Amino acid sequence: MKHIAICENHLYSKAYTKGKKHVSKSLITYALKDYHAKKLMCAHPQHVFVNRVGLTVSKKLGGAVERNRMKRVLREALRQVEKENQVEKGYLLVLVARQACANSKSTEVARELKRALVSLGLINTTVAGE
RNA sequence: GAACUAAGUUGGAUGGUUGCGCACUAUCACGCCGAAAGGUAGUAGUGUGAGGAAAGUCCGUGCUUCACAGGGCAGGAUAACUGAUAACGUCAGCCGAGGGUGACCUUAGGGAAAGUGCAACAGAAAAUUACCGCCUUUUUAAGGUAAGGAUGAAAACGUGAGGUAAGAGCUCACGAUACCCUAUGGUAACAUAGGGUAGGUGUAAACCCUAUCCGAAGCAACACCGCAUAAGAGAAUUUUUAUUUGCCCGAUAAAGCCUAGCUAUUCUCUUGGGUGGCACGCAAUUUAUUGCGGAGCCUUGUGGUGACACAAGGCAAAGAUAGAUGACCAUCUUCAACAGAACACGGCUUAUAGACUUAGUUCGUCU
RNA sequence: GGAGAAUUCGCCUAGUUGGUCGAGGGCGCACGAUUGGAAAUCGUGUAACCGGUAACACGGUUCCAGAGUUCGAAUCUCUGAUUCUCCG
Repeated sequence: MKHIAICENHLYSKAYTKGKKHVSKSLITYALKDYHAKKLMCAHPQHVFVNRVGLTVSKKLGGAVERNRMKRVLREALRQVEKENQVEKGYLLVLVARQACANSKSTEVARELKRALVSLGLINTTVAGE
């Protein structure tokens, strides 16, 4: 599953101010309903709802190598979560990495991300009964 | 055996599951474009996929645009000598100076006698030096004098003897320094020896002088396509629709505010998108080969003390665009250091765990 | 990716033809005066670290960090670090 990246800065600021927020040890998750989802669905070849994802790793957390690693870990975690559970589509997701993310494994990050998405209501817990 | 010096190499490996970028091939039922052929998204397969510093952007080039007859001024850079190189502020060799017992290391290393400036405090005086002292005379003064004194980072070559009114490179001997001449060695800087001259402090990473070099900006350059009644964002207002969360009022309900979308209008702000450049290039045909070109890389040989040059053979596949190499598991000796390409190359500088190789020095012990 | 600028006491800053400079001013803070008490006003002091002292005194280092030039560096030169600004 490929994700469409969020490129515009105003979408990030919108997600920060108006979206729902969940803070955990290694990452912060923002979620906001994507009002362009219908447009994107029309543009998409399979006509499927898609979540748009933005990864934010600030320069304070390390050099280019560490930041790239964090982005990969976050992407891998999201992939695992989407594979195992039924995640609702049509949202703007912004994942902000924190300091603890640098040394943690992707499985732990995936567990945290799942908990965050459950608390934000993006995963239907009754369906994904694990 | 210990302690070092110099140069170089390497920069975790193997297997499994899963996942990403690019290139090529195949496929394309369903989706999109097209009248169709077909193309594309997708799917499958194969190949390939980050460093020694990719970093800092400190130098030098290619490349691109602008400017340009030629020259000068201004501004900037460099600075022993000889060479290497496309070029360099880089590199090699060598000389001088400094450091180390030594292998060896460090060195912005032209000119202060072209001129100007500065040298605080202290000191008589910081550059045509006379305060104390010493000596002479016509003794409330003038002259001579750099031996001795005190200051300072720095005070007018050092020691001894002669000399003198007192002194002084004033003279002599020895020694140190700078410059010039001659001889020998070296391409040269320079070294050694002999002779002569001189005593004019430091600072040029102060201005400056001399010699040499430099047009400016940079891939966010630039070219093409497309597009200006355009695209995007924010705010306000109006109409309508949807339903949940929150808030306020309230005894409850109704109604309202707020939030979001769509439509329209007004105001403000921004300039966007795609392709190439760009990953060895060009041409030819046999479509995977050949030829040519590019400061490309590796190996061997020759020349050179060396940087490097020449010849022959072989090898060439990162090319993203919110930015691709990851995650998890197992084993090995340690979950390995510094760290991520963004047009390319030659250097320099800075960061760096561990392992290995070669050459050499000093000290200790044994033979 | 590229081009530039800055860094001085807790905060904001002055200081560069190199010289008596650990360095001036304002805000803040502490103490005192004034007041019944406060505010305002006036006066005095006030950087950090290390050593040292019973406590002071006193000594050393530090102007982002490290080297160099110089008799002498906040200032000049080089190399790094951090922060900020700009780009068709």
